[in-house]
Amino acid sequence: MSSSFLFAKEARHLGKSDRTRALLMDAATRLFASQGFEGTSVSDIARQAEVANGTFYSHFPDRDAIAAAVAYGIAQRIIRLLDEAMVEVEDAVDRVSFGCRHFIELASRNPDWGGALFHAAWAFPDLRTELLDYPKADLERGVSQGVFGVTVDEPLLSVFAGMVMSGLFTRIRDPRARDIGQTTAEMQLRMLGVPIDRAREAAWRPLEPLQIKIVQD
Amino acid sequence: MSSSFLFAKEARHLGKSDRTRALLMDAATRLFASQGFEGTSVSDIARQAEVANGTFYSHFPDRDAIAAAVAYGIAQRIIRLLDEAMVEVEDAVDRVSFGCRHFIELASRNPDWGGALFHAAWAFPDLRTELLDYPKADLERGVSQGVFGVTVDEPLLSVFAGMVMSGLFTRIRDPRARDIGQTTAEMQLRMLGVPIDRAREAAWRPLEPLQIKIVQD
DNA sequence: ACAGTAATTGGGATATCTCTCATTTTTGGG
DNA sequence: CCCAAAAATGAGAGATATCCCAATTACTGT
Repeated sequence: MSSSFLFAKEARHLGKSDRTRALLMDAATRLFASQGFEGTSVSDIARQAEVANGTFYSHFPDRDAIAAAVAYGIAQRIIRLLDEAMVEVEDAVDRVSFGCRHFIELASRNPDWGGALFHAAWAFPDLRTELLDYPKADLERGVSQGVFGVTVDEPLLSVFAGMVMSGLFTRIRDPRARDIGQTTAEMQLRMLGVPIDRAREAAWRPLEPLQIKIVQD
Repeated sequence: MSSSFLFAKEARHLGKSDRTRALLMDAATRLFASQGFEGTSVSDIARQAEVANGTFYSHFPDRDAIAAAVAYGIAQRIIRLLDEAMVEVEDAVDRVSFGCRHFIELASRNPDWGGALFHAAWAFPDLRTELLDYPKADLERGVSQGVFGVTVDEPLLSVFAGMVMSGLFTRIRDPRARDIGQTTAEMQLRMLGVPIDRAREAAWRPLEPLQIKIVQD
């Protein structure tokens, strides 16, 4: 089930200050997703978080600071979730397929995160570099397993990551596009040199749903 | 050479009203590219266009209206340019390679357009549909020429167009990524089922530069 | 060149935003 | 349970935004 208070959930057992900070970040996440960074005011965030206007400023110096905190917080959590979900997957073809599909699925269960991530990727180039690092290991694994016929360099990573982000975009904007993750993964595998039939099989094999387990209940 | 007044150039020989309107659209384009739609105020646009604040409102009812006009104007012009540049290209493999690379190249010569287009693709889903239609014919041509081993449907088109948009993004944000168009085209061809060597050859073959000929001087 | 129309100007009423700070409320360790 | 420290509040100064409109300026066809 989707929750709009994921930061707050994580901060449940921390001090008051951290809890309010998390509330502000959740509010900012929702607003960034729907209105973009530039279109969201500090007043909006405070109102959405149901705290007084001045409270914002005892947690963040300005709007850019909370934007960065939100963006990096989301990226970090998504990467951790994916890492945990795939710890037992050895095959590079499966890792690419599962990673792509889980990433997009996560976003669709949580459009706020997805939308905020998407805006953030534009506003914070560093964030993109950070996200880019994640698939690198999987691609290199595939090359050394002899199943990916590419050289893993920066342009390739950029194209690869761009496909995932584009899938995320499509999934958020178009509710009918429920299968975009599969198509994206299939096309990624094909472009990496995986035989057509194997690419299709890996991309469309049913996926056990990813538990969103930010914190144990 | 990059010009920041492409709408104005086109409107040079039209009436005063159209010329001012074009001036406003050029100003809006520059601002949307750098600050996003939501981050650009009507006052910003009027200031940038060097017209009085009130002038804006005799041309557009509000900010959304000029945003839409700019986005659709850019999309239409880029598509027309590409169409004209490729009228003699018959081979589907070449059309995909040239289309992708020219599109990205156009944007890099004109970061304002590229940036505004990118923001617009987020804000106006209809625009995306419109842009999506463009490559459809080329993909279908490749299928009937027997060189693309895919079924051309909406998810495929979405992935395909997403790769181009992602390349555009990379090219705008990272000046070092001068070759991203080639890599993107090569990966597109590989995923479509074009043999590796042919994909590489078509994607990296030198391209005669596209003349930006909005209006004859 | 001129009249009539079209376009532009800029001041201003109103609204909203950012950021500060003196005051009040809440928190949590002893 | 108490109280010092921490956190939250909300009013308000100053900046900036939107949108309107009466007055002014610039086009254009004859």
